[in-house]
Amino acid sequence: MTTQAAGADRPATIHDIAARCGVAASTVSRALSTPDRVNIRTRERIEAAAAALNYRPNIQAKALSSGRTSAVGVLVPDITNPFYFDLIRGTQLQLKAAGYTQLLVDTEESDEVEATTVDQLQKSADGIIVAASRLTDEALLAAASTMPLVVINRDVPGVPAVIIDTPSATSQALDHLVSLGHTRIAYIAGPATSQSSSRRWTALAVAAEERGVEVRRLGPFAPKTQSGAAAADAAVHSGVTACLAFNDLIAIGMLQRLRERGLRVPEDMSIVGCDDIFGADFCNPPLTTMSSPIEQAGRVAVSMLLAQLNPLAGGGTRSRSVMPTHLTVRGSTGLAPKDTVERS
Amino acid sequence: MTTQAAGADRPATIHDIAARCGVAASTVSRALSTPDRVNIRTRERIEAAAAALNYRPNIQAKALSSGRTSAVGVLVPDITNPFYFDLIRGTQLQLKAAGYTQLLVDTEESDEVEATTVDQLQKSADGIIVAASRLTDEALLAAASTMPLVVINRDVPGVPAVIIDTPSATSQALDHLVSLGHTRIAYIAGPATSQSSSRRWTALAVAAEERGVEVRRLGPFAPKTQSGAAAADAAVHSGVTACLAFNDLIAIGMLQRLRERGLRVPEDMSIVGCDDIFGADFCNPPLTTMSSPIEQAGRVAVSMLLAQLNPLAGGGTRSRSVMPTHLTVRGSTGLAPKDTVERS
DNA sequence: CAACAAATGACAACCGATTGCCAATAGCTG
DNA sequence: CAGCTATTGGCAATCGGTTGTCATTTGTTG
Repeated sequence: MTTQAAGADRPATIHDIAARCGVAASTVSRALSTPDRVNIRTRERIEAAAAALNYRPNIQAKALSSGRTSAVGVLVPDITNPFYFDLIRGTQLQLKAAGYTQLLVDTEESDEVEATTVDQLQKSADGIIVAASRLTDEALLAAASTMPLVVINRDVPGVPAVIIDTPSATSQALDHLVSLGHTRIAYIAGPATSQSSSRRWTALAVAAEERGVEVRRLGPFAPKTQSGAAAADAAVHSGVTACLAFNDLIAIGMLQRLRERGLRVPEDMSIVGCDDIFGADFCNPPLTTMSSPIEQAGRVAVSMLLAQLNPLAGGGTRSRSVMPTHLTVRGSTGLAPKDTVERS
Repeated sequence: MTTQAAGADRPATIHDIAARCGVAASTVSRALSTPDRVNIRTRERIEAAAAALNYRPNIQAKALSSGRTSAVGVLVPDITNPFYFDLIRGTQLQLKAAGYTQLLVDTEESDEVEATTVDQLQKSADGIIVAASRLTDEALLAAASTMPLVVINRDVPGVPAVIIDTPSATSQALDHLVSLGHTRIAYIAGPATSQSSSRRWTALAVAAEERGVEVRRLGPFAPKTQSGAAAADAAVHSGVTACLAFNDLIAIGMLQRLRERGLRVPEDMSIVGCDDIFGADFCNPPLTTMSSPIEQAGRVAVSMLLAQLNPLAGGGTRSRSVMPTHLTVRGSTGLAPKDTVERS
């Protein structure tokens, strides 16, 4: 009366469907993946049976036989950095929409973990998105030649990338500070291995030269609020009246430290952050910062990766996408103090 | 001279290793997975060959033949909620340490997405951790009977759970407010479907009764900063002098709104948050809140899940774990105002 | 030294899908 | 209605491991 699988508690396979419809398993496979190659009536029967049996394709088996995993690895240096929240959400949404699973990995700011992960993902993912990579250019190029890969905030010739254009916003920020009368300014650098940080510094140095103001570089500092204390102290000691921080975490940490030291922001010191992360608008004072379309960057990265995965789907494959940024002025920047705070 | 695979660019398989060592593929499999069952010398040869060929087991194939995927799904309602950052990091660290891959899914506060995801993960994960589930008790029980599952912040008899004990901290918070002279207090409720919210309200109502103070419930409100504005307005209108918010996001949103309305915190209104998320310490004023060991909760959840997965590994399987919380007093709470702000 | 148990290695059947190849069938033309 | 082509369906190999079964070898004991 009933076929072997009818009513079985074991999840249904294409074989169960095939048996139920009296066709071969391969026909079921085709009906579900390439519907055009199967008779419409047969297909409908198969689809009905699949629905009746509550059939779910086994992803592992699919991956094994087809070589495609329908998964994409997303590597970020630090999950608890709010910057990556929005990025992750962007990639997750876009990947899900395209039927892919996101494999999220926190590489803990370590190039070794990153390299290992990339290596392991070789066979368990169709492609990789790497944010703020700590790998060398060569390693990235090598990885990109092995499998589809998109980097975020990293500029390596030959590697598809989404770049958030903070250097240009940095110039805006500099203009902002200069217009407020600041002439001695510090750049609070990020990790030594961060290309974003060095790119921004380069842009800043050029812009400072053009405007005839002094910008010195302090750091490197880890991109965490805790590092803000040391950064603040270094800034105060260097006698600058304004700081451009590598990111909002450091900037927020600086705000806290300056407050502890009894210095007022922005009266005694102006602070500019970068990224406009969660918290930048409600810290005290609210942070002037460079806003980036982070979630959008994640979505664009996914699109670029998918373009590599399905080259047929038209659309010239852009290999580099620059996301615009802008300065958001809040309360942490103000007129330069009349007297220098330290060292007259 | 060279075997088929030596120097091949195709990733090495156990068959390549087997050929290289002159043994059967199954021997290689055993040597790598159950080393005790293979001669030590043979094993060493195999291990050497594996290293030489840079062998990486194919996870898909492993999963297909063994039925174990070495992956665990982690479902959270909203990736961009800082509360979950620490949770995710906790699960990620612990899972990685145990050799599992974390499949992170943002269920977008939707019970439907959640149900679908649980269903899909059936075969692509060995177990599931669900934070702040929006599913019904029945649905959760059903899911838990299908596959290993641990819930976080959800109490359903028969479902292993990690509970963050906010109700008890809530009493502490109430005492704190009462000691400051507050007698009219509001509980700013979270989502209607959130069990955490209702559990806390229950505890609060009891404690309020005991202490002879009035606590009214306002809401429900979505757990986002944006909802804080409406919550603040509702609180002001209700004439209370202190609020216990469902979580820090709402509390921070309330701080912002109250400031906009020209009300001072804590002079005119005291605010208590919950979770002590990123940002709670540097908002303005810094938030008095109930601190939870969130990352630890994630780790415990993973441990409980792994205990289900490997029942042999000794250790009685705890099916319920309560994480302690405590009140962290900062600047958002203070003495009750002499005159009521509104409605005399 | 014979006999027996324990340890070990090889074979082959899966796991659940995909896919190349060929056969059967359909519909079409002449 | 025969003969042809264009579709469509089925067989079987394959992906890379795991695992049960069994034969062989090794080592130990009487």
